[in-house]
Amino acid sequence: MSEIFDAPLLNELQRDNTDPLARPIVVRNAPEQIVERLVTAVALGVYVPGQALPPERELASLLGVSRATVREALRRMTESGFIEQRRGRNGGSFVLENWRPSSADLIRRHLLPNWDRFEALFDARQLLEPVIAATAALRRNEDDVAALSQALEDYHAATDREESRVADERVHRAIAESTHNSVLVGLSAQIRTRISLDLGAEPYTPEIRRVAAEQHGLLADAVIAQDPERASTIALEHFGLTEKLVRDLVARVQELATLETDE
Amino acid sequence: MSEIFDAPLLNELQRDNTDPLARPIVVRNAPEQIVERLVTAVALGVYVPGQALPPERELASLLGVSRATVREALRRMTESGFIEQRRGRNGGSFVLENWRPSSADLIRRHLLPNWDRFEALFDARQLLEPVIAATAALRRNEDDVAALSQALEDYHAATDREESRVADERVHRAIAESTHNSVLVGLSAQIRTRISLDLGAEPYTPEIRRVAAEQHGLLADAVIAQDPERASTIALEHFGLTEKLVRDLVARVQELATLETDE
DNA sequence: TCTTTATGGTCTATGGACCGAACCATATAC
DNA sequence: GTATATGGTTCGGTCCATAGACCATAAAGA
Repeated sequence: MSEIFDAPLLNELQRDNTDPLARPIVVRNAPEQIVERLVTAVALGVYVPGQALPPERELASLLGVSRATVREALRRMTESGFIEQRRGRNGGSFVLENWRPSSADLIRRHLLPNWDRFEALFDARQLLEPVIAATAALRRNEDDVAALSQALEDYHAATDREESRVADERVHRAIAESTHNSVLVGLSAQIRTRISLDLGAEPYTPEIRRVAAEQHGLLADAVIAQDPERASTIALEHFGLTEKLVRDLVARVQELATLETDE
Repeated sequence: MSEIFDAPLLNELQRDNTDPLARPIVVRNAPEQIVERLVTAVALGVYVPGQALPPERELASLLGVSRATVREALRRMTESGFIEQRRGRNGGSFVLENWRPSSADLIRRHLLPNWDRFEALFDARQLLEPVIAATAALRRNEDDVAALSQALEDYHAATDREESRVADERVHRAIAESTHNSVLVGLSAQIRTRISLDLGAEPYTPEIRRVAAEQHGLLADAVIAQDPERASTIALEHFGLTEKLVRDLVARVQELATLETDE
């Protein structure tokens, strides 16, 4: 499973800058890229567990690639336990319910080995997202307000965690899009995708969800009210909360690992 | 020549977010990536005009790729008039002096067709670089101060435009590195590379260079003095100046184009 | 119940990218 | 004048992706 998370989404953003020539060239296969794109789509809530991806032939045409290549990508995803393929009419590639590894597992196998990369990513997010929020507040128009209100409403209407995650994504995306700057929208989406993929199993206690929901409301309000300072402050707080959660979780898992090693 | 500038450096940052699946998969060949990396290295001042790139066999081993592949990349760069290959002992692939198209030419053939992408890029830079500068001011340590002072000194000692450009790059890189965040360093470098590649022929009048030099000094001082507000303000001004220059230049070129069409 | 249809599953032939390695050509250093 | 460091060329092999045809299966619909 874990190899599916190794997609180099942000590699271009955090590559080593010592000698730009000394790194090997890696040709990203078509199947590899397709896996990455599909996993990203699921992480962003385009497809939710239980739902089928488009049929192979359609994917092939959408992606401008042969069906054999699509099949290779889907084969890897099946092997990783990410999807399940069913034959016959009404068959398809279905996103599995439990494709996320458990928090502890994921953190131990993926987060800890790359901890400084994630630290940099969180840090950057806390610096960049307030700017994006402030800019959104300055530039939002009536359409943005409508999109944002709708996303917020969906977020509050969400019942289970999957819905909540999808709606969360939509709120943040609506805010980023209010900046009307494609670079910022892409940057924010990339950071979010990365964190969402790696922390799909974020520790969403009811208490946390309550606080996050409140902050989303306040953040959206600030953007709608065209108050950049407030938007910026709330964004800083909001992403600080996420970071603290992850740090706590990692600390707990590390403690567990220590105990296990001692045995 | 122009196709060499079409390297999708920031594609991942500013792709269309409408339907993530509807875009075709493009397999980035090895030669393509090698060209991109070599052009970037030149844009960042790792190699200056007149200097030779490493020999083919060495490049192949550095990049973990066969010599044939390296040769294909170099062939394209030769064809584009970017380098010149000379045989025999002391031969090699030499970066040409005049590999940059003239401003007007470059703008007409490359900048104008993609104008909204560049607008977004400039806009993002003006929003992000102040944050980077402020963060650098907060986090810089003694080593950073040393690196920054050295870069600044080189900048002032620069005599011709090529040296000036290389030193400029080093100053900004030193500032970004003072944030001690690899994501920010990478982000800043990517934006700078992109703009440097597209605007290699920036309108550097002596007056402009004087102002830019002054701003570099002030910016470095603010970072060294650990004054985030001042650093942020100066960065905003500095990148605003660049943007204004480019806008003026584009306006002039467009005017020229209009005149020519009228004839 | 039978036929149709929408899906995944399998096979083959073809072209292209990249590799590895050897060898050729040339210009300079010694 | 010979050795050497460089680019220039060629050949066979492997793997990847394409295109297209056909098979297998399960559900929908007549």
